[in-house]
Amino acid sequence: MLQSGRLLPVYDRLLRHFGHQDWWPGDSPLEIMVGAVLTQNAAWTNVEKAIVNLKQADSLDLSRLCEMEADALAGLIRPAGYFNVKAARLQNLLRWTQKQGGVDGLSRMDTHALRRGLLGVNGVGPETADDILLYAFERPVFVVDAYTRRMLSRLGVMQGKPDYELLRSGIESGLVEEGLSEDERTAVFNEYHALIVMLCKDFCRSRPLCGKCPLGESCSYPEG
DNA sequence: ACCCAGGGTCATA
DNA sequence: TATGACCATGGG
Repeated sequence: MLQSGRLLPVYDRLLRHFGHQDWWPGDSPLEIMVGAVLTQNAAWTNVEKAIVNLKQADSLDLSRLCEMEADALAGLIRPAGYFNVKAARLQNLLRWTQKQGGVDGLSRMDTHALRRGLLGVNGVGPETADDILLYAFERPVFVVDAYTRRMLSRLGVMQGKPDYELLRSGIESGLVEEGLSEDERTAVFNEYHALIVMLCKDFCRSRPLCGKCPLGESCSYPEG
């Protein structure tokens, strides 16, 4: 259950409080794809170190990443954690990308086909796929994560535990009903996810209301 | 020392 | 469908 009419008011308050976030931190679609895998259950500060290593080794390149020995790749991304698993996942994703004609090939696919393809890669789940769709390819897709659930649940905007697809489609169609065009939704989804991450990093860890939360007293703890 | 972080897969019931 | 084990580093 989702009170989709409250999504935009909450968004406006977050934007007013934190300002424009200018996500994703990354210079190219390839870097965003790599970052999306590396950030799986990892702190972004650690992911940055891994990406610096890749750049310094002159290896943030589709062909190089595909051809590199898995162990060598694992060594470079070590600070991101789960380095053996993530080295394999990166190569799964990037070799599949090559087979589709590289990043340009992916950008030519329609959103539904691209999403299906990404989800078919071992190591790419719904959140990683949607990060890539939204931030690397600018598709109108809302990224659901643990923070999103925590925030919506504490605000009472979401009740129960809808699965990933149900929540994502609920939020997306909710903003269609609010009259947003496709480009507007893409921009809002981009900003919204970034703002939720900011909110939960600073205020909503596993603590009760800190008193400084920009969402104020409507936030109830515990829920997520 | 413990907990968590911008998840996902696989085995099991 | 729904848990649980597993992957592993670094910061609080």
